[in-house]
Amino acid sequence: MRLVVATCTATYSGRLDAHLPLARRLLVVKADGSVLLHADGGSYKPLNWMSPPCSLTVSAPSDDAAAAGVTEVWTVQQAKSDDRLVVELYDVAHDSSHDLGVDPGLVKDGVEAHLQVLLAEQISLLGEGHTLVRREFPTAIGPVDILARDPSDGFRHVAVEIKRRATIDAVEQLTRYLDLLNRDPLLAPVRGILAAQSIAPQARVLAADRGIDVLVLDYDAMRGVDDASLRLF
Amino acid sequence: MRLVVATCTATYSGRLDAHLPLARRLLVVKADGSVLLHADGGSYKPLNWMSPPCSLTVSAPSDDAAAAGVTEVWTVQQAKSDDRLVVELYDVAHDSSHDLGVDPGLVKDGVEAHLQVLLAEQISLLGEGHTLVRREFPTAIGPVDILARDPSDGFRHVAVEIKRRATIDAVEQLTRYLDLLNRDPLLAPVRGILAAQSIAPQARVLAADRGIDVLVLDYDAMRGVDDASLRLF
DNA sequence: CATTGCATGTCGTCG
DNA sequence: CGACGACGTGCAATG
Repeated sequence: MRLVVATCTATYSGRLDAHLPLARRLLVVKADGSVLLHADGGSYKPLNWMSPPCSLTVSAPSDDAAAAGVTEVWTVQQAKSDDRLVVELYDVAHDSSHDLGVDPGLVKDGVEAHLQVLLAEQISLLGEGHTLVRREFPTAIGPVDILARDPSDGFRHVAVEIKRRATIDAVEQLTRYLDLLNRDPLLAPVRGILAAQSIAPQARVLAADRGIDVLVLDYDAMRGVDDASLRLF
Repeated sequence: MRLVVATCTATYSGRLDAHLPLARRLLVVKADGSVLLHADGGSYKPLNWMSPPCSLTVSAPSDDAAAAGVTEVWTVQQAKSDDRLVVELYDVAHDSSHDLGVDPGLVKDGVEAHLQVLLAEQISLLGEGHTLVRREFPTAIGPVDILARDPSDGFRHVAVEIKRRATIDAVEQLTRYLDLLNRDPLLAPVRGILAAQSIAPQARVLAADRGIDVLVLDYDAMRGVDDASLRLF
């Protein structure tokens, strides 16, 4: 990994065209040739970058550019497309290289998957007496997060779509599942529940319009129940 | 901006829990206190990070940790939530600080907006004789990208949704617009066209199912026509 | 290999 | 400030 702090301009052309005016920035060149240009603020997203696989070529500036103070030109070319990033370096404040080795990678516990497990365990959150049919119930267009039955409604099937944050898209997705499930005479009629930590107002309206119930999930409370090994029930 | 190359472990807890095992990595501390942990490969996304606003506290390790070789503990706390990133530093290979100043920002030319302008100019791509009503035709749920009329079909209105890449979501979005537009007796019946540089197979199927036409746009060709100042027409 | 759905998404824009 | 859609989205799981 090479770290360079330099005053530079950058031009990206590919799926869009973008230009960075002259300023001092951090340039990171990774072992796979990918390049990041970072400002001293903002989020983790670089101002400009090139993803691997790509190749970095360093060349001398044109006479005009050299006269303007450019000392080096980096051309970063994407291997599989014609995306290209050109960086003009002016003064270089720092330049160092480091051997990092291969990273062993990240261990993650996702939220939506966890919500699904917790809701399956605490299925009565859907309403008293509800029973789980299964998680990831398969359909032709993909698995439904949870399929359950409601004893208070003639053991009618209930399809649950789980999101961390439910938007209009989640309602559309659940609608497609319900359309499909309700074509199956062994399952129909299937009711829909949209379960999420938060639900966008427009999603709420659209769900209501389509007769889909909505359930707000309290992740912390559900985790707490889980931690207590279901002692409370 | 502070750059540190060090062997470290990291633990993030917040919306999910994630852990990085011991390895040498790049740590970037930006002026606003945000922190990035990068490996020497992969994409521009860090292995772990904390977004601003957040605060970085450096502390001495516990006795146990010190015995295991930890020299420093960084605790990065999100200001507005309880997201937290804890980094344990072992040996430090590099540590430098740099003054970058404020970045003047990025200049972008978007593609979808450009496609909309180009298609409005080259409206006959929809079919010979089509006329533009307007771009960004307003509706209650947001503007339709393009509204046009088809002279070969009794001057029937045509609503166009433009995407760089059309997915099922684009079909849903256009469907909602069409539902709404067709409630207006001054506009109905309105036909739908999904126009995009590429169209996902499932989007194509769903569009066909709903009687929505599909149009593949050749961005380069459209730009070429534009560059030629419409000489070809 | 293409497609799909999720993301600690991030980022702009608009109400 | 929150909601909403676009993104050079990236990314992994899956058929």
